[in-house]
Amino acid sequence: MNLIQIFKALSDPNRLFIIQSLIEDEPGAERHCTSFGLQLTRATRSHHFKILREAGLISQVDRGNCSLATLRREEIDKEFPGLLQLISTNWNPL
Amino acid sequence: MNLIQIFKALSDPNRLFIIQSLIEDEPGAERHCTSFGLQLTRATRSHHFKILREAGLISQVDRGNCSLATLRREEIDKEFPGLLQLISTNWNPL
DNA sequence: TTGAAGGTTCGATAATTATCGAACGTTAAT
DNA sequence: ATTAACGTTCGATAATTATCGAACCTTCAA
Repeated sequence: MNLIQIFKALSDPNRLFIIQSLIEDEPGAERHCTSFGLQLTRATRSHHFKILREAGLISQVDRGNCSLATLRREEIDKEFPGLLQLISTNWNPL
Repeated sequence: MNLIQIFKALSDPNRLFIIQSLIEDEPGAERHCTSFGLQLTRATRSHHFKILREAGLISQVDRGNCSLATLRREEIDKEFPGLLQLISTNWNPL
């Protein structure tokens, strides 16, 4: 996890929206990747989740049928305290 | 000032380095734009400072001869508390 | 077992961004 | 006044990134 990669990941409105949504859920919550209501094709959505994964912000479990995303809250808080608080806002980036 | 624009501004190693350097200075300090030791042409350097300016992270005064940059500490802390603390690290992004 | 729905990868394309050199203006020192 | 140093803008180019459709795989339900 490095800050440049994280800032890059969060500098896209769709991805910031995903993370903000996950922050609002209860800790450890698993979300279907389709549940965010993004106006994107499956290919593009998959691309964005991959970037969030590679930045270390989320983890994902594959069920073939669907994919479940979880915010890596503890790891993020440990490595970059204040980050999640910073981006947990009511403002919608989309 | 919006978070997307700020994350975009900070997701470049040169620009993150500039902000980190300014954070380490005493509050209100003015820095010559050449004083950061960036390995870039003047045109490119000017480009990066413009992006930091437009994101609201720095202010600049033009002296024709040279340009002085200042971190907009109070405004940033007011709008996005925790941001500067988050990126004030010893790690060098370059 | 067949089909529907979702996720991923691949290849292509469009849009954005980083970088540079050249030209120009400003300031300061010679 | 002339020169040198710096910043900015412009135009061009290379690199990165966002987006999509198609093909393929997995799971689940009919």
